Amino acid sequence: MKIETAKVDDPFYYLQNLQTLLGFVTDRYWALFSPEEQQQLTAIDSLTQPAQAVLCRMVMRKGELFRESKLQYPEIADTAAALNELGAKGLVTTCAKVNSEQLASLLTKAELLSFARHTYPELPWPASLSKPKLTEQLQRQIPAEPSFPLVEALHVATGTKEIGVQLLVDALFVRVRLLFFGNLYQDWSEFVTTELGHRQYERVDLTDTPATFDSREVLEAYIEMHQLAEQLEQADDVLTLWPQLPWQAPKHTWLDRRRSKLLFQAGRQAERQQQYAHAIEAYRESRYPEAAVRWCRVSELSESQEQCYQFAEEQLAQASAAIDKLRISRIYQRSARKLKQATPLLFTLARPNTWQLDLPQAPVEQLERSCAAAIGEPDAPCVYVENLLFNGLFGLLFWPAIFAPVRDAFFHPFQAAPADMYSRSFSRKRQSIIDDCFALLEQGQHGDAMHATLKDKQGLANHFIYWEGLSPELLDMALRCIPAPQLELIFRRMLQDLRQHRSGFPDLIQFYPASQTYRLIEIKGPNDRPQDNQRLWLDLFAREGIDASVCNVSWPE
DNA sequence: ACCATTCACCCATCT
DNA sequence: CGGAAGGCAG
DNA sequence: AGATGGGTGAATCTGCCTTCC
Ligand SMILES: [Mn+2]
Repeated sequence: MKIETAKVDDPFYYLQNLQTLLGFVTDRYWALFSPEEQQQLTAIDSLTQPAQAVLCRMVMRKGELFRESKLQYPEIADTAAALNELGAKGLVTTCAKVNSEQLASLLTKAELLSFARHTYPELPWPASLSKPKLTEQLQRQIPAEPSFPLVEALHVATGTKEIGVQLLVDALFVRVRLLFFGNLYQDWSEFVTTELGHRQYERVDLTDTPATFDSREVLEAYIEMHQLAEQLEQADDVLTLWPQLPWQAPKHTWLDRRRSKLLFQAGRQAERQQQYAHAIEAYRESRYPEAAVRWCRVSELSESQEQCYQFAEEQLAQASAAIDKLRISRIYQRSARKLKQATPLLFTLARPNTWQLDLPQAPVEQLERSCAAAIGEPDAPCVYVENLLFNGLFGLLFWPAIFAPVRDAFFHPFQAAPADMYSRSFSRKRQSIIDDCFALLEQGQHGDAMHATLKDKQGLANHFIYWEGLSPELLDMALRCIPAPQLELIFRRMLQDLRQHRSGFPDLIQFYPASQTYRLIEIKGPNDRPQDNQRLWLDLFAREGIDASVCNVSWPE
């Protein structure tokens, strides 16, 4: 299976991309569409080119309401005719009703003012009102639910015969997008940005029919949860959304992960509004790892210290991620102290070496860069790398594993990582390839492999590689100074939990090429302190005898 | 990497 | 008027 | 003074045009 992006010198390049996409999705997932959606898809297929192009333009743009004057394109001769055709096929309508907010986004401030003065002449409408204020005033006149005829409003506001339309296939295309990308954060612009080379992706043999979407219910449930998450952001009272949350667990693991995250977010929101009982309800249902931490915290805030103490102890035993254990243990220790219990030190981190750096003057650029410049010496260069270095080294060495054509891992051409990159089974499903990569490391052949990958794969999107920061010189220096056994240690810890362990690396690395050694430095400004994920890496470095320290920086006023 | 994510920065509270 | 912000396009 | 928890804000292709304050 191959998916090609259209050349941008074709004036209808976007149409071609849409057709590619629709063909792909309808071929594979026709049965997942409702009868109405199937009818819409058939109607789209039967459109003339200009009508299809106008539809496509609207689909790619924000919202579902458009003014005719804003749908003029050089390659489309007669927009009005195209809109008529789309109306006749039931893909757009001119009968849309709008509320004041929708109207405001469609009209300029002057037009909105004119609309207000014509429609409510008895009220004062000073021109000095800002657009948001104006919209707010209008809101008091027009009910919140869309009720004002769009075409009429445009007529009143502009004094012209310009029409406005509502796109009726937005929901359909959300489903198309989800089926194609497997997520809702990517969109059609992927086609043109990769065609232009702004982004490039590795070519992998794609899984033809991924098992993720096996029924319409999965699709619907996902979209439902996505919309709930959006509403949750806005909601100033979470309790109104509470009954709509997905309280029963689906069998589908992909859906359950989405559900767990949603419930976690709902719990956070409830916490912020001091709805602790509700927060606990959400955390109890969520399998999102951090939910256990928040559950303990809410217990501390809203329940008795005894309850909190016992509960934290239980959760501590169950937590698997180091960062969650660390956070729960803090709560546990606190409640133990308050109960005057003996406080068993379950989780102690090695204390990192700390030193002081006095800059001659306040940093002009970013603090980390100033420090790198101050610390570095001609024979001991110091580079600001943060996560980029070790993630980059990881991405280079394990490239064959990351982009292995494992079943269901790749299903469209715009992926910077396999779909299961951060799942528990990532390593297991690629065990032999990963072993091979470690073997290279043990045999000292990793350097050549990584340099080759750096050259061959330059610029191809990879979640672990930030190409702009990973120069051949940096790679060379890193390979020269960091012994393979230490790289292995670091990579093995990363592989334990790629999601958590890909961040928290120290800011700076200083190389000593003459002695083939190096040291890592975490820079901290006057009001900063190491974060939990940073402390966990520092702890590993300390235990393994890797030179890593925290540098507290100060400067004269 | 499921409008996040990761970091620094700022402020508050508890001891 | 200068200039920030957001939408849109390729 | 130090250890905590909590919240914020920046940056994500690049470049143009419109809108708004
Ligand atoms: Mn730092």
